[in-house]
Amino acid sequence: MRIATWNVNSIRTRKARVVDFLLRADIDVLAMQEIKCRPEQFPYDEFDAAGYEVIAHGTNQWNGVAIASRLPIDETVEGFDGMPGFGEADAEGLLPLEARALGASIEGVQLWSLYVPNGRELDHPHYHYKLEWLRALRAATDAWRGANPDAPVALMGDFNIAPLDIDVWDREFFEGRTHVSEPERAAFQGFLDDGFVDVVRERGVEGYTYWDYQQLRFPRNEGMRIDFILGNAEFDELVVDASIERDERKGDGPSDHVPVVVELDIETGLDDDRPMIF
DNA sequence: ATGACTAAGCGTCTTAGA
Repeated sequence: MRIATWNVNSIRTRKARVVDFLLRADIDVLAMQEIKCRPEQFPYDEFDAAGYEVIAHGTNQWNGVAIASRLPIDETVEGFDGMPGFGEADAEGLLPLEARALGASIEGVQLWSLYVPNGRELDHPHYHYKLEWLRALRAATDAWRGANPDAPVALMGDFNIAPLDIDVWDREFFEGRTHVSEPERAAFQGFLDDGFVDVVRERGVEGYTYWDYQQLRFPRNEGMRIDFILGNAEFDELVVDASIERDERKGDGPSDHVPVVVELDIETGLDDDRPMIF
C-alpha cells in the first residue's frame, strides 16, 4: 500500500499532472492540500477514470484538502474537535472554520490530510491562529489515540514549519520570519513528544519539499522541507519505504511543492470487517 | 534544462502563498 501527501496548489490547474503521477508512481492513496476549490468544482472525472475515489473538503478559492484513493474509504471526517477559525466573526462571535483538515480511514489506517495555516508574519494574527490550530490538532490527536490505541495514525500534509535549520536553504534569510520560529518548532516537536515519528526523515530521506516559484529557487535548490508524514508507532512499524519526489517540481506547470511518499507493508483488500476508528 | 512567480476571483488589480 503506497500513500502520499502533496500540496498541489490548485487541483483544477494541476489535475493532469496529479493523476499522471498517481499512476506512474503506483500510489494507492493521496492526501492533497491547497486544492483551491469547493467540492462541486473538483475534477472528479479525471480521478474516476484513473480508478480513484475522491473526498474533497473546500469552502472557497483558498486552502482546501482532499483525499484520493483506489482502496475503499470507510469513514471520513472534516476538521477536528476544537479546531479554531479565522477571519470575520459572525453575529455570535464565531470565526469561520477553514478547510484545512480531512480524515479518512482506509484499510484500518487513520489518515489525515492537513494544511497548517501559513502564519504570514510573526506579528500577524494569522501566526497566532497557526499556533492555536496546531495546539488544537495535538489535543485532538490525543483524543483519537486514546479512543483507538491500536490504530495506525498518520498526520500527512503541509505543516508550514521547517523543524531543523537544514530544512531551509539559508537560515539567515528566514531570521525574523515564520516557519522557523521557536514557537512553531516547539509546536512541531509537540507531536514528536507525543510519540509521532517523522517516518520519512527517520528512514534517511533528505532534501526539500518546497521551492518558491520566484528567483530561480528550484534551479538553485533554494527550498524548504515543510511537508511531512508523521506516524504513530503503529504506523511507523508498517513503513517499508519512503521518498520525496523531487522530479515533480520539474517540467511545465508544476506545483511549488512535491509529493512525499511512503510504502506500507499492508496486504490490502483482505479484511472486510475492519473496526470503525473515528 | 530545473530558468528569473503563480492562482483565483467579478478580475485589467487584490489577496494569498512562504
